[in-house]
Amino acid sequence: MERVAVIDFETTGLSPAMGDRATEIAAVILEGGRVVDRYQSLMNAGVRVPAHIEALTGISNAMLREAPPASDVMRAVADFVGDSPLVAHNAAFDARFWDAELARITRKRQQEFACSLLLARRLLPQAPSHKLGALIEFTRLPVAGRYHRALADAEMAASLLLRLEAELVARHQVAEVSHALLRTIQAAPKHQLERCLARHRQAAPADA
DNA sequence: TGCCAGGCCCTCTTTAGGGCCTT
Repeated sequence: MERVAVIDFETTGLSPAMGDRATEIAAVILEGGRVVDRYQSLMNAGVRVPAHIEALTGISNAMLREAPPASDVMRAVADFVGDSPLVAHNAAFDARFWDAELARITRKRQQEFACSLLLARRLLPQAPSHKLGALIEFTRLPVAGRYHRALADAEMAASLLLRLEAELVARHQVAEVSHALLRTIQAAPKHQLERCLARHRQAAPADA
């Protein structure tokens, strides 16, 4: 797979349209099947963290008072990932915050998101849950740190993505996994997954 | 203080409802 950036936001809530803001961002760069670079920062957007969110993430108002401005962090992380295709767990959520925070610094996303949650639903349908933590446990991947902190969650989503890539190659005989193929798979209706994968299989001797 | 959204996907569906995920 080409170079991709796996990102994760911590935020004050679920919806930027309702006034929620990002509090932490992490980006993990995958290249050649391994992590080659990382970025992580708390970010001060000048809003208060609700108590139930602080309990969930461990990110407090006191921590954010010491953090760099959200605008500085978004410029830095956008430059860090460049035009690499993006991946996130439940990407619809992270894409909304990514786009909303970029808009505040008058920048626009240039690349597409792929979603490890939708991919896991397709490729690991037998998992009891498709929450990030449940998938890490199900696949016996290492826990990278505290759940609901940006870098730990981004690292674990990156590990999961590599596992899904390996699954495509070993179990489904996909010749080459690209970000574009991941987006095709996640968007394929379940009953058409096999047909979708068949088009990307390595040429077997019987096919020659 | 507590609340809020939105897309995917299943089913006792499609003229809909509700669970799963993200914080």
